[in-house]
Amino acid sequence: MKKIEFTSWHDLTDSPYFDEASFYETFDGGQSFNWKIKEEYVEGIFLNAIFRIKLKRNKLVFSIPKGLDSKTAEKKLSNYVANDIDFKSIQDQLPWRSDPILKCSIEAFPHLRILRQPLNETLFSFLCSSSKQIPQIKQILDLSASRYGVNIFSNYRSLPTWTKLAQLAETELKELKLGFRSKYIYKTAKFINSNPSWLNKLNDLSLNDSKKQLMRLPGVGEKIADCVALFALGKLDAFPIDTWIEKILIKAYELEDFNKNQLIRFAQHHFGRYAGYAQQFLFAAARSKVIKL
DNA sequence: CCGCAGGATACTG
DNA sequence: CAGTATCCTGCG
Repeated sequence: MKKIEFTSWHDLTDSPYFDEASFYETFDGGQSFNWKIKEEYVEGIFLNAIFRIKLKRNKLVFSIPKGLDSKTAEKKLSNYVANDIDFKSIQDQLPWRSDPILKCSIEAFPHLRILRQPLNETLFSFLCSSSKQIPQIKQILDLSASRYGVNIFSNYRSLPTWTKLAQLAETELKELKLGFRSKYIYKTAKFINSNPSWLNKLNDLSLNDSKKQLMRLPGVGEKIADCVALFALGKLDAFPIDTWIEKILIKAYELEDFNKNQLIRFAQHHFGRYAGYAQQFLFAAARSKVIKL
């Protein structure tokens, strides 16, 4: 195994601005399981490319394996961090003026953003995520990549493709510590494989229609459908309700008598077209104990 | 609305 | 150090 060498640090053109807390919450919060946290940088693979990323004077700088085209890599990264969105305007359109809980959440992570993650990888990751905590999810994904992933460079492997997954036996999936999720992955892989254009068509649908489609898959309930819609389909009005968010709404927003559907409807009315961003701010704030529950 | 699924992690005795 | 509770979400 040849030792891999990385380039020196490149500035990312038009990089978003990050403070330290927002940077780590963006790359290692609830939205992505892709990044390994090292002393000096975070390292991860997406779209068949390997990246090291860190902050330099509040902007992103990146390094890739030597010998690869840094312009191509830079384009991928720019899109991944959504450097073209008007982040300030999105933030300003959230109802923080009338919502002190949201206001203090945003103040704690003022530059937290939502990444644009590849659809196939995001669907796989979140199918693996149900009833698991983040370190365990990362472990499953690591194991899946090292066994069945695409060899990118040296010993770096990306997550397995759906085509590859469709070729695996259910017993082989079980060995990835997927537990009862192996059945979901197995059936979903077969479905995607026999409906090759199905995944990409999701991009053209509204939030509700894309969720309906996603929830046809075994193992995809409303929460996971919302995550995929928000993190991979760019539906910024999606509002995934996990146990943290549920706790926040019930306790901090005092919505004791609301059921799941009523909570989602409340969130979409109250937070509006960028409800997904509100969700990320609240989630980060609750986990870091900025909001007390 | 409840209980199960499963593997790690955090407690208890 | 063995045993037990807890976490977490789709599904029947």
